[in-house]
Amino acid sequence: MPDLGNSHGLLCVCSRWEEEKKEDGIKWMQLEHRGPYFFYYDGKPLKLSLATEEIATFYAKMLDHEYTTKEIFQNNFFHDWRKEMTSEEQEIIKDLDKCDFGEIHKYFVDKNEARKALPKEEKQKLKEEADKIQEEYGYCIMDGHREKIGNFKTEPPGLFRGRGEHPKMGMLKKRIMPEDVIINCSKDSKIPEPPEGHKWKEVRFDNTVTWLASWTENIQNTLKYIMLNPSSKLKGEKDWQKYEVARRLKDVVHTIRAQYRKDWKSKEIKKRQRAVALYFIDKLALRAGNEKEEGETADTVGCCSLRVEHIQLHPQLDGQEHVVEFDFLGKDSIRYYNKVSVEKPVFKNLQLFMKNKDPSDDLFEHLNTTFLNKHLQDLMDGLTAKVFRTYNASITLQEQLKALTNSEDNVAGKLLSYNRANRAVAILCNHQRSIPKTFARSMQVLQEKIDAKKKQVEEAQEEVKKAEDEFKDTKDSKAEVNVEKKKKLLKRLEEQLARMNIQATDKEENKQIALGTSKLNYLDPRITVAWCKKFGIPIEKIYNKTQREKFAWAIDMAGEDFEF
DNA sequence: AACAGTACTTAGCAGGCGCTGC
DNA sequence: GCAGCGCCTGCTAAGTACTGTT
Repeated sequence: MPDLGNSHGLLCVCSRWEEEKKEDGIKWMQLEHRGPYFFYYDGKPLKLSLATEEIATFYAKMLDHEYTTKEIFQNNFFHDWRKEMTSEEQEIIKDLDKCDFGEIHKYFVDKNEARKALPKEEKQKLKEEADKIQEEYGYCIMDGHREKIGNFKTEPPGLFRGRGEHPKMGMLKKRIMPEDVIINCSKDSKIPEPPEGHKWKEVRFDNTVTWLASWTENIQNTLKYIMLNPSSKLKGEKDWQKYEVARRLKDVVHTIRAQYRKDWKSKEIKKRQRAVALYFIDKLALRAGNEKEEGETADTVGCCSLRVEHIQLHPQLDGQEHVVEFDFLGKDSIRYYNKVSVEKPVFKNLQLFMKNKDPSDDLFEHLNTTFLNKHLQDLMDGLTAKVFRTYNASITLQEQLKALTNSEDNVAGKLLSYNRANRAVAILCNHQRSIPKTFARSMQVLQEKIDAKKKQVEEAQEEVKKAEDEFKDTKDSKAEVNVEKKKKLLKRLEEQLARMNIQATDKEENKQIALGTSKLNYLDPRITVAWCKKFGIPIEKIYNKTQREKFAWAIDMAGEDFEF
């Protein structure tokens, strides 16, 4: 049984094909299998054609996932699967419920186990092979510099699983062939060779874009790209530029806020809607909310695409006035739920916008992101809706760090402050994660450790007392030394306990919050670099290796007095 | 203004690797 | 030396924003 499901194509898609070039007559160098496995239809074993079998394996591999039980997933899969069947197979296989993928599933589970159980040397060998491919295909030369490529493999075929209630879940994602791939490079460079017997879709020489290769995927009919790693000069400069735009917003944000407050009272309803939306984007860090094609994607919204059903107005709630209750699915179908007290004119406007509308009607029916962004561009060069997220995230980090960091704290304490500042931003941007499966358990383990440590501290306290008493009685220098020794021990234990308590607090506060996204995409790294320098925190405590590579520009340039 | 197409950033998750504590 | 766990990395989906065409 060939492993049809795992074959990634490489950028040049070549390596896999090249790898397989053998001497004349030699078809393979190694072959290991378990004989045929059976696919059962309606209780009877059925031999599938190669293409049909491959798609069956895609489904079989996913059997452990809940989404294979969803009707949309099953229907999409079955529809696409049947399209690839031979006419004989189509005649037989008419009902997914009669398909038994159990044996195929087991085959892959076993195979996975076998791979995990491989001896160390074998694993080492596999790793070396992967490293070799990385070395060969993972880099490009741009303007004389060797730069790391972000993703140099084409995506393997499989079944599409979108996020949330995606109408296309279960559809067949087809294998990318060289004939699908457009190569972009410079004319005078050595143009990558397509695999033997194959041709590229196109080779172009466009130096106004950054991608090295692209193809169109068949699910949404959109382009996918091979681009550089964030550590590259090209990406780094772009990143820097992004934060510079956000910093310029800092200078004009007060004017802009004054402007949208004025526009809340505009005679034009369109302006009012724009002003209220902008208030949300600024205050709540909502995304812009482009229109999406209905039925093509999960039903998610951003600010401009909010519908009446996504907010509830409460003139009074929990002792606050003019409360707007938001409840909608945003990017990646992550729920945004928030109750916010807004300024009175905003509340009045929302009442007006919602009047005589159905729940499914647009809240801002006169507004779209193009119109909003055009306005923002007039207010500041380079300003778009997403800049507000970057700006508010970064300025929040800076303010929170200022407010929370205590220079008397030890490193652990300062790191907790950093994490809390980071967390404030993640909450603002609604960056969530599912609670880790092992959370409750590992929390309990930590708590037990803390309890044990507490006991040790108490014991040490008594030891100190005892030693002191003995010294009082004897005035013996030996006893004096002992007191010091016991005190030292106590201090160490207390510090350990404090560290553990910090850790527990941090963990608890973090269970449903994802810090990574804001750290990587929203927080000007120079703020962090400056903070580290100011408080003598090694940068490695905040940024891991990958992050340090991505933020090399900031680590290079920011001093301890950097201000966002 | 609507629309399609393109290029790029932002996003959460799975799985594996390496570190820590026994 | 090993098991368990947490962090890192790779993966790829899902956004934003802009351009050109009709």
